[in-house]
Amino acid sequence: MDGGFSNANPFVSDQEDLETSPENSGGGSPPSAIFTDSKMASTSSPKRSSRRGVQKRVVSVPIRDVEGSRYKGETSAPPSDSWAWRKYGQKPIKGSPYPRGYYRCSSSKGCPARKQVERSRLDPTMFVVTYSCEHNHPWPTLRNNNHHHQNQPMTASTAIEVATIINHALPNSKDDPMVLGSQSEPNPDEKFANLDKESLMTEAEFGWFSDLLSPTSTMLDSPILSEDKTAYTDMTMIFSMREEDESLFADLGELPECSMVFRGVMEREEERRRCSLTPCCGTT
DNA sequence: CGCATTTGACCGGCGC
DNA sequence: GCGCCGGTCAAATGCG
Repeated sequence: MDGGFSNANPFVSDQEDLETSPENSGGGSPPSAIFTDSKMASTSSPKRSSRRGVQKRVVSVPIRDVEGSRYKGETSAPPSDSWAWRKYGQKPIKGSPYPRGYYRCSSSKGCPARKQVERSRLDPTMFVVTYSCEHNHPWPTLRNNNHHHQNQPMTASTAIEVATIINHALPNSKDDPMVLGSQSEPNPDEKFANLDKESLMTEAEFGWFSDLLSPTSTMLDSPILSEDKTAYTDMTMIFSMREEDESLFADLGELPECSMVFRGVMEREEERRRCSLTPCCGTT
């Protein structure tokens, strides 16, 4: 319940900047996934200013998600995802009772992908994960070179993050208050216009994610999934890769809904599968 | 023994 | 100009 996934529609939020607007990170707002570009990079950190072109994607992950992991009880447990991350720092954040953990992609040398993990200040049941990478960085694709990413099967955390993303991608109604990625358009109408155009999920935004679901992706190369490609259409099958995941997803009520989106993603992927997909921004 | 994590120090931008 | 703060570095430590 605390995880929020059992809620009818927990993925409604207009939060844009968790760092500067902690009030948005959970208190009164349900768990959510937020996708931003360099916007956050201009809020309060020095390094950010020098890192223009850094695209950021913010994802809220129910903390319950990681309670079963070895990080349980840690102050800054990294919600696992499909990629390998190495922690390189941790800092207490002013105004937050929880430290922020800094992680970088641990496999490819020189891979600029990073993520920050911290607990939501107002909703300790949530992790706020900020993925970031720089534009124009020649990342290997998942299929070809991202061996390190392939090494890691989708975990429950991944699944939940994915589910979060999907749920954010779901709203077909413009009345839906959900905000998917500020990108660079301050105008909500423009956002939604863009969402309509791209069916809410674009390669640029979710390529890294949708590739996970691609017929040629790592995930589906697994014996489990390769046995039955129809598995794409059912997240429950996809996420049944692990027992631990099963128990976690037992609480996820909107999987059928998600699966519909997955199908759409798959269709688009089959049509346009070409971009280099990265754990962070998946740009170009 | 190798690798990941921890943790304190350092850096650099921003606000006052 | 100074202090604050977020982000990163790197040595030390722990674990498998």
